[in-house]
Amino acid sequence: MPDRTDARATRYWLLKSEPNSFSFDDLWAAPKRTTHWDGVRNFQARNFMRDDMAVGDGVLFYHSSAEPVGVAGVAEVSRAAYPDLTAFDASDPHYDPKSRRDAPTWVVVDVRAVKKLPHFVTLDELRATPGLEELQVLRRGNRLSITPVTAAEWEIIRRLGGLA
DNA sequence: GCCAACGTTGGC
DNA sequence: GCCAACGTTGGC
Repeated sequence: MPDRTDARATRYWLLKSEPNSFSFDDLWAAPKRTTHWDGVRNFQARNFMRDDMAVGDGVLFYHSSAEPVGVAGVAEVSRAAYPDLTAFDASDPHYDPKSRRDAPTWVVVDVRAVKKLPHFVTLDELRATPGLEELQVLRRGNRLSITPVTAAEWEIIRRLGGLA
């Protein structure tokens, strides 16, 4: 019989955001340093949020389509998946008429900023660092906005960023 | 601005 | 169920 009180191991994630739209500093400045990670419209990313993300999971906040590109800060999942209300709003750019209130297609998690990296870790640095060869964001053609990170990768990137 | 990569859509 | 067309992503 599974022990439902057993806390599962913390997982780690890399979340992409275009800083022109929403940067790590924006998250830091938000109320409670927290935001709803809304607007995700990719099923694989949705499944990670819905099925795999739990409160306390570590998040690397990655700036894409920016100068520079790379990891800006560390955050954490502060609330597990719940419906993405932007999907119901016809005036929202992420409106999805196929998502119904009684059967939401899309979900969000809450993400809270924990620490800005003393040293911004650029994409070039990630590429040049042993141990990060399998990091999904380094893969050619990778477009997934939410990808899992191993505990080992998490530690390496934190250290690159100047955290103990 | 370019373009490769990839997910989604829709005709058949 | 196939697959070409299309739209989007994202590094450069």
